[in-house]
Amino acid sequence: MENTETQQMTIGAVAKAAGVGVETVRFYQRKRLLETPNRSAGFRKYSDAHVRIIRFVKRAQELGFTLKDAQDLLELCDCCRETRPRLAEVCHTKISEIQQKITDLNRMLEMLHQFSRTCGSESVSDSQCSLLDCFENDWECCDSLRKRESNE
Amino acid sequence: MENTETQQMTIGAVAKAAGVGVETVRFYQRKRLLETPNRSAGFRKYSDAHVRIIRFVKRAQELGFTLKDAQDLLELCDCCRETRPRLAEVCHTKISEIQQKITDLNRMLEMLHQFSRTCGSESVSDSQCSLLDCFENDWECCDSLRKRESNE
DNA sequence: CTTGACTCCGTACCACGGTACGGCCGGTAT
DNA sequence: ATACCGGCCGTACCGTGGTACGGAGTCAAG
Repeated sequence: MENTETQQMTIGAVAKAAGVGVETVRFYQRKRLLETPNRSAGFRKYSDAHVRIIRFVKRAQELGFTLKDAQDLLELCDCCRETRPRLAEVCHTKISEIQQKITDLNRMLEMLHQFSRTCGSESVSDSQCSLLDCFENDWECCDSLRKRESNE
Repeated sequence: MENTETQQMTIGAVAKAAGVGVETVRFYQRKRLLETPNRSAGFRKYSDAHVRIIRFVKRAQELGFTLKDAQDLLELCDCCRETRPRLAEVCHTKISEIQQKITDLNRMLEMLHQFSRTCGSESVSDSQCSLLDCFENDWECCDSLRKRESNE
């Protein structure tokens, strides 16, 4: 068996494979994100499964989830194969959160586009345009600037 | 003048108006997110402008920006009215960041949708579907599940 | 069988974004 | 005049997500 070796990674190896530091792996273990690994002569022994979990956590973080969120998602994984009581519920909560974020970010994006197009031009040097206005008035500022643009 | 009163809010009033705590206002002042307000008899005096800035910061935070990011965005506002040297550059950096976030969140969303659709159904009770698989194989898992779905 | 790289553990420390505390003072109401 | 509410300040503390340290044990190569 060639891949038995990958089933016997040390903490250093698993950290490297997952792209994190050794201390982070220990930290995740303390936080119960990573189940307590088997040991051999006192040394933690890891498998590919651990690498996947760590990568998953880091990815989830990049997407704006906390470690607690990542833990919840990992528990979802488990219940998928066994019982899955609140699965759909939890999923849909997350989905709503993400959808809201996307909506907000899209508005922010549009605002910044408008902002960079208009505030750099001389025609609006006296305008009231500011990010604050945009935020406050439900992007009325952007609407009016857009109209002004299309009328040019 | 009726609205002179709103130009003379105390720290408690401005905090309430912006939906944060008094300590948060002081904290933002220390962090230079809020310019040091005028005083009257030692008491900080705030105007609506301060409320708007605080609200802006909280909103930006909700969208995943740090306080430093918010500060950058607020500086963008200022340079709009005066000189604007690196404005376009800064804007486009932010725009790229936001676009990347949106892309990632959309993938996450699709994944969660697939997950909740498939893992709750009996037809895939033996499937390998898990969030970890989805994350790892660039959503191949979701693709194959989607195919299976459309062939039903 | 020594040397060096790696691991063990607990504990301390870090940045971020606040939140709380406590002693003092000013403004206003009764 | 006295009470009380709110403001002032510095400092301490909190949770989150790690990162660093130091003294000891272990393993594998030379």
